[in-house]
This record gives sequence, structure tokens and C-alpha cells, in this order.
Amino acid sequence: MRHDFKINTMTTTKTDLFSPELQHKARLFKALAHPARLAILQYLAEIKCCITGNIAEEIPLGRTTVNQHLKELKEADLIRGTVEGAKTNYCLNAQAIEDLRRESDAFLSGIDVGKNFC
Amino acid sequence: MRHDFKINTMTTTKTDLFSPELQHKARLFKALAHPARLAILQYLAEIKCCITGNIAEEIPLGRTTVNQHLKELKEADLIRGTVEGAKTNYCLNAQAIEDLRRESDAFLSGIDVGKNFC
DNA sequence: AAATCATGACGCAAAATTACGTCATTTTTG
DNA sequence: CAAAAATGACGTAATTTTGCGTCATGATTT
Repeated sequence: MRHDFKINTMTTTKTDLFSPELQHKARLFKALAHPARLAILQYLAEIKCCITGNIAEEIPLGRTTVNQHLKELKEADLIRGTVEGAKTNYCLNAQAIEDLRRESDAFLSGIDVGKNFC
Repeated sequence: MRHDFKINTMTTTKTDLFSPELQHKARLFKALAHPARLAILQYLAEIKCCITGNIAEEIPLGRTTVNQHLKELKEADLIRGTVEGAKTNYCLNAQAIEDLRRESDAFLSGIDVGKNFC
């Protein structure tokens, strides 16, 4: 197929070519794919109960950046944010995290049963 | 740092501000953060033993793209590739996957002990 | 030896992620 | 009510990811 120019472009997001299950898992893993987000989850777990949004001070990043990460965690439904006056309470979605744990575990233990060698 | 204006721009990768543990976990989760890579892992598990690199035909993406994903999985040490003549055999690194499973499990079950409510 | 095959390096373009600054809005508080 | 606080929306720059085409290299076939 000999072209003198590049005609074609059209890049990115072929993710819908995969099963919804894989897409879903990939999305969740992606939510965990940044240390800041892991740190946020840990902090929320540590604090035990819902706290107002002073999370930014615990994370070595700017407030708006932390907010961005919070948004991503919220979109992955791993945390919940409820407005309380001027402040916002964030807390873990324990159910979702437990589901993720289970799903992740199932995937990963389903993976290495073969005991493959090279 | 004696600048009156923003000369500087310097965005991105503050990841070293976090603990090596969180960085490590985030890196691993990132390796799992694309459906194609999950599909590759599943396929390798299914095939039981090491196979030559016809993985590309199983994945609905171009060969070089699949190669890229293989490279990422290899860099995360989740798979191994050994050259055999003109071909390359890929197989799971069962130990690494088991470690990841354990680590992921520990992280996620450590997270929701609080039974937080909002 | 020549054609074919398999693979990875390289480069490129589009898109997404990361990190912030600024601003508008909505509370609180003095 | 006015100032201060808290938050999210929006914009922006740099960087990374995604997806692919092309090419060089090193086997395999024939």
C-alpha cells in the first residue's frame, strides 16, 4: 500500500474493542495507577471516618491537583464526596473497594494457575 | 530561585514525592491499566505454556502496538520474553504476578478496615 | 543465495494525564 | 454586610500514553 503522503491519522482509544469486563477492570486499575491517589486512599482509611477536605495538606501537591485526583477517584466510584456547607466530606466507598479487591484477586489468581515456565 | 516571572514551567512527575512503596504499587497498577494488557495476560495464562509471539493475532490491535504493550508488561516484569531463533517466546512471570496479587490484596484490604460511612 | 518471516527500534500524530494558576460561587465569620 | 475560606470549573503547558507505519536486522524457507 504505497502512499506518498500520510493520509490516515485516527489514533487512540480502541479500548471498546475489548470486553466490558476487561475495560472495567482496566479502568479501576487506572484509578490506582498514581501514587497520589493511593496516598489519598490510605489517608482516608487512616482517618477512619469522613473528614472535610483538608486532604490537600496531606499530599505534597497543589490543592487543585489533589482535587483532580479526588475527582478521578470519585469517577471510579472508589470514594464519595458529600457537600456540607462550604466544605466537602470525602470518604471511602468501602463496598466498591471491597469489590475491587475481590475482582482484582480473582483476575490475578486466575492468571497464574498454569505454572508456565520459559 | 530568583525569578520575577514565570520562566519556569516544569510540570509533571512529582511521583518521587511519594514513598517508594506507593510508587512501586502505582507502577504495577499502571501496567494493568489497559484492557489490551489484561487481555495479553489472560491469553498467556490460557495458552498454559510459552508460545511464540503470535499474540498480536489474538489482540484487536496492530502488531507493533501489541509489541509496545508487551514491552510495558516486560518492563513491569509481569512477563518474560526469551528469543528462540527468529521468534520470541513470551510467558507469564508467575512469581511476579503472585507477588502483585498479594501486594494488591494487602493494600486493598488494608484500606477499608475503617468501615467509614458518609 | 534470494525471498520471506518475525521481531524490535524509531518516529510520529492524536489523545490523555499531570500539575497548576485563576476565577466564580457559595459559605462562614467578624 | 464585607472579608475570608473552601471548593470546583476552566484553561494551559509539559509530559506520557496509545496506536500505527516504516525500516533494519536476523532467522527460515525454498
